[in-house]
Order: sequence, then C-alpha cells, then structure tokens
Amino acid sequence: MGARNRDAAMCAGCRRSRGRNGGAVPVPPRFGRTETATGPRLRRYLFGIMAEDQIEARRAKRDLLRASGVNPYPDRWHRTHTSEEARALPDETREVSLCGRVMARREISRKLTFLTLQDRAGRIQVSFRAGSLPDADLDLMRKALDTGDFLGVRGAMWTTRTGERTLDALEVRILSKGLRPLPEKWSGVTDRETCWRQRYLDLLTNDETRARFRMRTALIRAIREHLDAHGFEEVDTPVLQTKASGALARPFLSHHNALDMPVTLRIAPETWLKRLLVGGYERVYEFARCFRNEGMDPSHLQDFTMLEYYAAWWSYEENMDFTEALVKRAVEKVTGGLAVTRRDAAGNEVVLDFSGAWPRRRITDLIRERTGLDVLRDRDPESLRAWVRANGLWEDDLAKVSWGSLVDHVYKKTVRPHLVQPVFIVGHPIELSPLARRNDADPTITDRFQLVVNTWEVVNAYSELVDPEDQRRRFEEQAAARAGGDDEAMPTEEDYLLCMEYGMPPTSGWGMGIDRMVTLLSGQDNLRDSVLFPLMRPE
RNA sequence: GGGGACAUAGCUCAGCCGGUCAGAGCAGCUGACUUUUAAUCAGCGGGUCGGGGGUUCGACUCCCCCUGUCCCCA
Repeated sequence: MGARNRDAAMCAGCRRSRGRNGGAVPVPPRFGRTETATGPRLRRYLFGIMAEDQIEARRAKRDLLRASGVNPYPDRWHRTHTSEEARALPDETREVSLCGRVMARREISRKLTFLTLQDRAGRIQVSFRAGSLPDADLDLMRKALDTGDFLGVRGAMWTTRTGERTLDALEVRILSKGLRPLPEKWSGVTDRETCWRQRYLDLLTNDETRARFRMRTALIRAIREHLDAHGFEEVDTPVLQTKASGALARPFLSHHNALDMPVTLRIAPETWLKRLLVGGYERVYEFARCFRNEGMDPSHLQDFTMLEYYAAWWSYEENMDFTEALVKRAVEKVTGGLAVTRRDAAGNEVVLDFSGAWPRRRITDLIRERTGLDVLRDRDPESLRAWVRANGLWEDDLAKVSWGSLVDHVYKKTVRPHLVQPVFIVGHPIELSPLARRNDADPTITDRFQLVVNTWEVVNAYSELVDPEDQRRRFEEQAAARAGGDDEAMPTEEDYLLCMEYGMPPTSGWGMGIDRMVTLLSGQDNLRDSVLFPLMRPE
C-alpha cells in the first residue's frame, strides 16, 4: 500500500507546498480519475515518485554496485538447476548454478551469511562464506544485497550441521536490484485488497496463493486433456459482437470506430459454437472469456472464464454422464481425491463429496418440496407474482417480470441455498431456456441440466434447440419479454436463425464457470481469489 | 440502492472509558558474532493514526461528510 509517511516521503522542497488546495495534490490522470488526489491515492502517488528512506537506501546500494563496476540489471544468468533439483544433489556437487529472489538474509558475521533464495520450484538456502566467496564479493554483497533482489549463485552443495541442504557460493551476481522492501517475510501480504491490487506481492509471499493459481492451471489442463482425448477440437470465437446472445444477461456496450457502430462484449460463446456445428464440427470447445455487466458479488465477476463445449449426436442425458466423468477426473487430478474440504459462511467445515453417482432432480420437484408451490400446475404469472410477493421474495416492481424469471427466482431463493453436495438439476421450464430443446414427453420443460455444488451453479447444459422455426418463436417470446421491460431477455439474432435453417445436428451443449470451479476446489469463497487480477476501482 | 464493518510506520499488527498513546515485531541504518534458518545481541532512524469538517481546554479515540475495501440484504 501507499506510504503513510507522507512528509518523509516527500523531498524537503516539496514539504512546504502541502496544505494548499485543501491538502490535495495534482496527480497525473493515470493514477486516478480526477485531477487531484487525497487519502490513500495521494500517499500511493507520492510514494511512487518521492524518496523514502527504504527506497533511498536501496538506490544507494544500486549506485554502489555501479560504482564497483557491476551492472545491477545484467542481461542473463546461466542456470543449471532449480532449487528443487539442487537440493536432491549429493554434497560436494560442484558447478551448481541457481537463480531466484532473495527472500531472507541471515548475516551471522562478516564472514558468514545465509540466504533464502526462492525460484519457481521453491526455496533453497545459499551460504556466503569467507574462503569460498572472494572477499571483495563477500563485502559487496554485505553492503549492496537486499531481500527482494534477484540473485544468481554458482557454487557447490553442502549440508549444514542443522541438516539444511545449502548451496555454498563461489560466484555471485545480483541479477536485478529491487528498490522496494518486500512485504513482511513471516506473514506476507494479508490485506485482501492488496492481494488483489498487487497480486505479484501475494504470489511472492504466500505459498497458498501460488498453489491456488497453479491448481487453476492444472484444472484447465486436466479438462482440456479430457476433452481432447474424447475427440473435441478447441476453437476461438469473437468477443466483440453486434448482438449479445447465448445467455440471459446484460452486456457491456462499446463502439466500433472504423465501422461506426455499437458493439457488445460477448456474454457467452454459444451461438458461435453452434454455428460451427452447422459448419461440420462435431465436438468443439472454447475456454471463453465472457463479460456480463451486472452486479458484483462473491460468486459473480463481470469478466470471467467459461468453458463451453458442444457434442453432436449426444442427448443431454449422455452429456450428464460425460460431465460426471469429466468433473470427477478433473477434481481427482487437481486435488488428489474426490472429497474437497471447505468452510461455509458460518465457518463450519463442509466436505464436498464428488464420489458416487450424483442425484438428478427436477427443479420443479425441488421447489415443491421446499415451498409446497406447484409452479407447473398454474402457469398464470399473476398468481405466481402474488405468491412471490406474499412470501417477500421480491421487493422491486414485479409487474414486468415474466413467469419464467419468477420460477427461476423462487428456485434461487428457496432451493439452491440448500444444495451443497453435487447434484444435477433437470426439468427447467421452457420459459427459462430460450436456446434449449423442448422435451418430447413434456413440451413445457426443456432437455436441460445444471450441476450445482456448494449452492453454486457450476455447469449449465442442454440438448440444443436445432429446430429453426421453434428457435424463431422462442426469440419472439424473448423479444416480447424485452419489450415488456425484461432487459435480460435475449434479442433476436437473425444471422443465427439463418444459419440454423441450413440444418443443425442433434447436439448437446455445455458450459462451466471455470472461476467458480477453481474457487470451490481451492476452498475459497470469493471468485476474486481465483482470478489473478480482478477488476478493482482505481485508487 | 439499504445496512454493518475495516483503513495506525515499507509489511504484520497493538492502542483509543477523549488527557506522555504515537507503540511492538519484521524490514532499514550502525556495531558484534564463521553453521543460521521468523538467527541472536546492543544501539539508531522512520508515522500530522485514509482525507475533510465538527464537538471539546484537548481527538488516533466521539459526531458528520468523502475516498477505497470487505460482508450481508435488495
């Protein structure tokens, strides 16, 4: 965070000028939204440009290096081993060359110093000893090396009498001089806001954070491998589009200057991937960055990663079987088992058990069990509105809300908060699923499933609607809802309808919130802990 | 949009019933020490307590507004 030490952070010449303009100081626009700044932003800005004793000390050390003929920012270092590989080498192994960041320094005397060096594989101890390292280097390191600096070391392995595998330096080189002190070595960065705004500090000092993001990478890799092994092809489709479709959500709006037309950021890759099925792809997937201009809370980000895949010839039921295998395999691969322990909002320990066959429950049955309400018996939106109003589940104006949205709302309010263990939700009313195939036996519901874990919707999938005329009618219904004020309803996409009219194979499509999955599997409760750089308001 | 909470040194945190309360550890600086590993020991610097306003003889502490963040609700 910024310097609390404002006066000390300013040069003497600036010190007297503070106080004019109510203490606000002009700040270049890139540091914020306005022309002047106060509070944390001011401190951070000043800290960024002004001398501060810790930074000043490091600059002096950098200058000392240069004065000694040493470039504090050399172009390369030849590494022979990582910390992990070096530790496995027998004592007396020579010509071991490592590099990494100095995380801790223990200067026992002028003739002996121990360092903790961190690289991508972990940490290893390095010793500077009189007799091994030339006296001039020993002295220069004592005067110019700080924690936080990148260091290259070449030497031989040995083991201290406390049993610590250590690289004894014969040659040492500062590879990059840091100017700011690292966060406290024991606790690291703990402030949540700092972890998000300055993720590099979080990664640098918190092992758990590094492990979490590596798990994210491993999860994506495991899923990709499983899909590739089953004949899926990975593609990329547009993020900029002229109509946001494929989901019920508000898009971000932008403007295309060259074409002078409004564009939106995609809310889902769905209709693009389905166009590919018309084009002959049979199994296709995309890890798709999507953007939804909606409320932000621990389980919703505006900018998120969704995996979607489409498989021709599959029904949603076959897809459920595939999903169960895919998720189990991925969970096992990244966690080593099928049980994930986490804490709920009340702090209680919850074990998510992915083993065994996951139940498949109709959404309408679950609503009835929870509330006694049979939403299928009475399709009149007015009576459902009355029930919702009577039960205090909605405070805003209900008049514009469609029957489908009401059912969805009732489910989210009364049922989903109780769904902790993995469960497939099926039998969604057709009004909720404008792109899903109508069920053959019951035309009021769709061939759709969702996977819910720990009250979070993780997967949403269905047998795709491939009948172009049915699709047109659904779009028309959505357009009517839109005209009635439901701004999440989908706009009609003529181009997509045209594509469908050429013929689309029977298909089951599927989408997973990758950020949510990572959050669940890592035992976190906020999606921003699973995204490297979550969007934050500028300070 | 409504409610609750947080913001003190570069980092991690104490303190506040308003009156030597500007504190500790780490980090930094100086010195000692050739097997430490949160090294140790001795000493020294560093903060107008997020910003602004108010109440008061006196505000880090109480009140209001603002900024940023979190949580809950809609």
